[in-house]
Amino acid sequence: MAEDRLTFKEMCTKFEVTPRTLRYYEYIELLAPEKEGRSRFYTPREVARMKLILRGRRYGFSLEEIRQWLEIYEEKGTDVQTRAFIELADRQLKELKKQRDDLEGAIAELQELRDEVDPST
Amino acid sequence: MAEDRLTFKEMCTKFEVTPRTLRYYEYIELLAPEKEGRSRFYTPREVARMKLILRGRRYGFSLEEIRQWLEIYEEKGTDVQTRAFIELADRQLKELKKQRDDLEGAIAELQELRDEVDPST
DNA sequence: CGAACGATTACGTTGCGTGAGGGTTA
DNA sequence: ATAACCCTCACGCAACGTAATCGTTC
Repeated sequence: MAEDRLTFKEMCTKFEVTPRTLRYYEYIELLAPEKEGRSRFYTPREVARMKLILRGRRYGFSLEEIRQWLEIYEEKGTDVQTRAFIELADRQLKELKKQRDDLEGAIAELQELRDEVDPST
Repeated sequence: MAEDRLTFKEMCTKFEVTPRTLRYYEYIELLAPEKEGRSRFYTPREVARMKLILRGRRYGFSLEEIRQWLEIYEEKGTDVQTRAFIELADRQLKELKKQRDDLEGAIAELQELRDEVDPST
C-alpha cells in the first residue's frame, strides 16, 4: 500500500539533502511535516514547498526571503500577489545580474594577473 | 613629520574596512602590525599585504586560501612558486566561471518564471 | 541479536557585526 | 571634564555539518 506521503528518508533521497537540512527547515518553520509519534511524514504539499525552497536557493534567496516568497508564490492567483511576485523577482534578478557582473570583473582581473605571470605565452 | 606607517584609523579609511575587520585579520594572522604599547602601526609591507587580501576577496578566495595565496604570491620569483601561483589561479578561475554559469542559469530560469506570470507582455 | 533508522542536544564553521565595559590622551 | 580614540571580551548571525548519546524497529 503505497502512501501518498513521503518518509524522512525518502525526502532526503528525493531532494538530495541531509536529514539535518530537513530538520533545520522544520525548525525555522519552512516545512511542517505531519508527525506520528516521533516520525515525520511529508504530504504532497510539503513536497511542493520543498521544491520551491530549492528553487529559491538556486535564485540566491536567503531562507528568510524564501519564506516571503512562498507566501506570495503560493497565492499568486490574486492581482496583488502577482504584482508582489513580479516585484520580488525583478529585485532578485537585479541582484543576480550584479553578482554576475562582479564575477565577470573578478574573472577578467584574475585572468590578466595569471597571464602576466605565465611564461607559456 | 609624516610617518611611513599607517595608524589603525588610517588603515580603516584607506581600505574602507571596519576596525573589527583589521583586528580579525590580525587574529587569524593575515596581518601583523607593529605594536607600540596597545597601538597598532601598519608598515608598507602590511599595507601591501592588505591590498592582496582585498584582491583575494574579490576573487572569491576564503581567508584561509588567501593565506596560501599570499605565501605563493609574495615569493613568485622562483619557478616553483610561479607554477604554484598559476595552478591556484587556474583552479580559482574554473570555480569562478562555474559560479558565473550557475548564476546565468538561475537568471534565465527566474526571468522565465517572471515572464510567465507577467501580464504586461 | 544486531543493523538501520530516527530522535534530541549541542558545539563547530566563516567573516565579521555589534554591543558591554573600561582605559588613554599620537 | 569631555570627546575621541583605543582596547579586550564575548555573544549573534546564516545554514547547516558533525559528532555524541539515546531510543525504536525490522
